[in-house]
Amino acid sequence: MPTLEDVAKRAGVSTATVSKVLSNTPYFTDATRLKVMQAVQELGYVPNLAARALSSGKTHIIAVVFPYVYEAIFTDPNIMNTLAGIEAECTTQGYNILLSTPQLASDEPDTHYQQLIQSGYLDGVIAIDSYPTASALKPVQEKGIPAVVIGYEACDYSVRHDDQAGGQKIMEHLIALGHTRFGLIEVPEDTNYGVKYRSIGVRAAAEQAGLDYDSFPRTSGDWSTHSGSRCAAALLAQHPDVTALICYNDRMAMGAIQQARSMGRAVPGDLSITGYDDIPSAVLCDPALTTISQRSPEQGRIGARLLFEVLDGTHPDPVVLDPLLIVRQSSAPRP
Amino acid sequence: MPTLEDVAKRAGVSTATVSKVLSNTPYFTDATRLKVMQAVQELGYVPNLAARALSSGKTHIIAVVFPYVYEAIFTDPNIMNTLAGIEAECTTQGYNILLSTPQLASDEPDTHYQQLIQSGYLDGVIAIDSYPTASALKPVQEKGIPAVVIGYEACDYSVRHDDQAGGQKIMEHLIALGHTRFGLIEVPEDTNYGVKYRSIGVRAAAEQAGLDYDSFPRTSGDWSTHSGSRCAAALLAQHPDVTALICYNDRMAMGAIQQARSMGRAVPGDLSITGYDDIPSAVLCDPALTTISQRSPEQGRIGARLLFEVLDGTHPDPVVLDPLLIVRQSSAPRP
DNA sequence: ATGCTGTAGTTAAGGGCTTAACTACCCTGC
DNA sequence: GCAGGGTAGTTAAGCCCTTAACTACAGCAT
Repeated sequence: MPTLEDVAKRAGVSTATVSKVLSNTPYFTDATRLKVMQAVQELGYVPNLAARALSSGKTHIIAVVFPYVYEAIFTDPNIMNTLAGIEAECTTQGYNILLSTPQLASDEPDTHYQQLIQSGYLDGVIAIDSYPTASALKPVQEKGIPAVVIGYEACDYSVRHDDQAGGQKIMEHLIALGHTRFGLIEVPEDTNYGVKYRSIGVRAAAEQAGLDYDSFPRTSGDWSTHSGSRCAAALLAQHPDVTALICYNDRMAMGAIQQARSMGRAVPGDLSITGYDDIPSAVLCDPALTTISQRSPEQGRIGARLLFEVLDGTHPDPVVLDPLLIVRQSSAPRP
Repeated sequence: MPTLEDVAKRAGVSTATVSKVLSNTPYFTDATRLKVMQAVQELGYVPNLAARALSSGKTHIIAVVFPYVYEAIFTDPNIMNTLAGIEAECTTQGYNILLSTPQLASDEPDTHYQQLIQSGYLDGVIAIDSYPTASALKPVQEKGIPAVVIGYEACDYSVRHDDQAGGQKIMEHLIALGHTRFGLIEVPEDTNYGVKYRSIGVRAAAEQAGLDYDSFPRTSGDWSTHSGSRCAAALLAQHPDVTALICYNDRMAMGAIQQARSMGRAVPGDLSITGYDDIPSAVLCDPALTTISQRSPEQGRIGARLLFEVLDGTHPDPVVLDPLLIVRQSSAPRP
């Protein structure tokens, strides 16, 4: 592999000149630039990133971290779409992405992760914390590495979507369809920051319409499709008068739909059911789900952009994205 | 950040001693080792990876690359599960994963990707080529970086699942259920290496049962759910006697199910429909899909293991995984 | 006594790049 | 005629680590 020195020799200049020309430092004649560039071309020179990193302290690598909180985290559409957005932005900016999913569940800290953070290898970190857990962020902040959070964890720089607005939108949609008797399929509030705000949004919309949120029947699932079925079964058995079921994620909504149908309720004819997240299968299932999109790819893109701004020494304000209400076939006017 | 030298001073030894103790070189007294380790502890020393990389030529970073062939690549369950497997293995081995999805579709080579490969930053590369395209592997091989392919692309070291066996298993399953009149929902053969072998497997099983594979009615979709519906519509209209529909991926199968039902065919009562891939929604949809699992997480794990073996200087044989037939509710005995 | 081998540790030479500090020169204005 | 300032490029130190080559010495056989 050719080095700076090889290029310098070939171009008949010093290594410093080559280095500076390549980094677009001013004060060089076009002739010199040309000589250097030609030598670079001819030798197929590519800078050695390790040397550059050692010398400059900049690696052009950022880490995307999300705690490994459950088996299927790599197929979580929100996380993966966020990752896609980050990737897209980093590619255009010439940054590389290092992936790390620290195991924070166990008591002992993930030493491999700690070492990575401490190693001086990372220019910055983007932490995705859709699912709360022991903080992947703490070591990063201790080390003083520029960091951006996508989600709710406390950090100077962050992006997230507005769960409260999301809850409000879905509720307003159902209210506009004439529904007044609601059931809620929730999850325990402390498992996810976002859910808390979703319910606040739902409550706000309910109260604005003069409905008593606290009197709505509700059960808690565990995000899974299966739990959605179970919750729907219990809820519909006890409260057959409910005409709209608000589920706090799509998978539970899909389970609820199956269950409702098997109990003889037409969806959306007798019963409207809504989800949250707009996962890929939301459009595939039957009936296609009315749901809320968190706009994950944009969250990723913006997160990366924020990080680059921080790396440039600016102090960008937190960004809160307005969620998208996606109306499909699972919601309809009150029977 | 403390450096080797700080540790050396504190421990009262040379930097070489510290370095060697940390890399478990023989010939040191326990006393010396202890002194060094204590100093490391006290200072919270973590080696600088850039310096180590420059000096040793080893970065402990491997790149996982998959060409960015379509928008939703980051939500492709096969790819993401493979990634999860790679991640798991790398973590246990102390390697870091750098993600790169070169844009190979356009004519001009992805210079950012080229630079990354050439930069000397990578100890190895794992290329996922579930979807064929201009090769992400070529620059890697030119550079002489150890590489493992997950898929069909030509490479000294590779893992994949056995598409032919997969095709055969699904066909044998349907034949065992008594079906004799089959329809095929394929994709154009040249879009994917695996599909070719799947059809070879299906043919083999058919011929073994004395069926004329070439006479089966067939149409080609484009992997999408929508195309599955379209294909099913055309095929069932022209060949109402078909009792089993073999689809070459799950999404088309799900589309086919919807379409068949809307045409008044009960699935699986009148018509069995099978998929391929076992995507997450395969278990959620109604009826749950009978399909084939490519065992993506294992492919990832094994791919990473192979790479580590190559890095250790051995020459592991290619691995071909036997696919898993997953029987669910979308297939049933011939009516 | 001599040379060997094995043990325990040090010295110092890189690895390839960036960049502060420096030289050398030319142009301007008074 | 000369200080001052901009232009164009070089020198060399430094980033932190690994490792080949070396020293030093103890134990042992010849």
